[in-house]
Amino acid sequence: MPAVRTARERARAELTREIKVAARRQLAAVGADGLSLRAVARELGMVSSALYRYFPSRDDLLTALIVDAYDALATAAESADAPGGPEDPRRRLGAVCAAIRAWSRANPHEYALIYGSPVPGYRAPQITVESAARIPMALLKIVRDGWAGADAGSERVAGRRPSARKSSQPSPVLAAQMRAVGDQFAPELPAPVLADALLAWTQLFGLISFELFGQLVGSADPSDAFFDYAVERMADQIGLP
Amino acid sequence: MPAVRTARERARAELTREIKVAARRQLAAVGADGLSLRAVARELGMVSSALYRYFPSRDDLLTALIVDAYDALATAAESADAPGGPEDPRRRLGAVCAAIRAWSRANPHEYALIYGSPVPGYRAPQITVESAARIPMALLKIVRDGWAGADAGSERVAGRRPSARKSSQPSPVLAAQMRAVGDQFAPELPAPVLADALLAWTQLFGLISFELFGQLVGSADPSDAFFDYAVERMADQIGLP
DNA sequence: TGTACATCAGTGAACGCGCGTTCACTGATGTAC
DNA sequence: TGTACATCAGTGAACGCGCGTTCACTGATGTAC
Repeated sequence: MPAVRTARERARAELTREIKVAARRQLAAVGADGLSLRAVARELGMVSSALYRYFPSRDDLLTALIVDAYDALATAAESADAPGGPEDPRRRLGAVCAAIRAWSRANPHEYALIYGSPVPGYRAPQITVESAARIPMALLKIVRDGWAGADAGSERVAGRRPSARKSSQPSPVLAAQMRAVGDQFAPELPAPVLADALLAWTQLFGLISFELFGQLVGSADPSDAFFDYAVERMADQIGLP
Repeated sequence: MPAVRTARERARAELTREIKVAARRQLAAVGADGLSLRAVARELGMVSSALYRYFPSRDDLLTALIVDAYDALATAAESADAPGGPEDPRRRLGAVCAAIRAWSRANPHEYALIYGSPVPGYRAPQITVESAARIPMALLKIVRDGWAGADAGSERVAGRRPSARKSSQPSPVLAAQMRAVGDQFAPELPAPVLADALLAWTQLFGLISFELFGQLVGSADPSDAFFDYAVERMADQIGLP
């Protein structure tokens, strides 16, 4: 492989990008199930069969869009928590959640592609999973830092900081599941904290889905204030300082 | 209109039902976007144009399915909270949430139809809204009863029962939105309780969506224990006794 | 009760459309010697 | 540096498919007198 890419390679990379851009545009217009190779080719002024030089099938194009969407959202989330930003865990959580929501509102069809109903007949290959995982990881990072920070200077009660005292505890089954996840990504966090973090994650996307899909019309609509409140409550629940 | 329905009327009602049954079956097989009038007609041994005597268009059939799905889910939820069942608000909440989850798992495509990404090109008419509203209402009923029960024999602190004391309060904007909703459906509930109830609603469906759409694979999977914990935490957050 | 007419359900053919994918091809770009 | 060959990108036609919807029609069911 030469150090300098040939004209062919550059052209191929660029066209691959352009195809995805056109496909995203079409996605925004007609949704995932309406996405058609022929329409994408049309937009690019190519013949539909030419796309098969770049993506072996419609499903592969869809997979590429899914990975891109997860990555774009994850990047948005991670950027919101970059060094130089707020250090207070609650503020960091607020910034990351706001970034996730902003991306979702700006790209509703891409959001639906990754967090809406699965496209019928399409099964997400493994490759999408690691991109998908970046998002909960961004949240978990804040929880870990918050936990470490609060740890210094306050005693724990049954694996939970006193300010977040609560009545409900995970069942043994859930605790084991949380430990299995925690051992990989956050060994120092007790199971209840992991469970509450996971809960916050589902809460966040539940809320965004409801907002985007119209379920909040007539109650918390517009949803900005409700969203801010939800984030505060997540922080309460997790026990962020 | 005669007291006894004519044969024609009975046949029409029955066929309308059968069309919806067949359409639901197709929905389960291929999803909402793959649902086709022709396939439904085929399954019923009719010619496709015959369906137009019953539903003026594919979208009208879809609307009927949506309304039916909301109603079926709402009925499941309401039945789980019938007289004779548990009276403890936490138990009632658990029963209703479990019923909602069970229906969703049993009817994933119908669930996706109403809580997944909106079908592209389809706009839900107003008629779906009141069926949709029955579900949060079933939850709200429990919160009201819980609030009324706890009220007797414990003083409030800033509109919130002491056992649910928390740091975060709704902003003025959110409080006003909650009051607007509360004035209609639960005038006695303070804004923070309404906000937490709404939050529990989004939490519940966020969790079910994540479970059904595969986001929990690899963490809280199977999700039963996590679900039970989530319901307990909702009750904590709302401040149910 | 019987007849004449109106209403309705279901048929079958057709319109016009778009789709994913395959395939043999031409011409341009890259590579080995 | 120049030539011969291999690789690749894009074309254009075609295959086979399914879709929603319309329309004139036939025959059965319902209604008014």
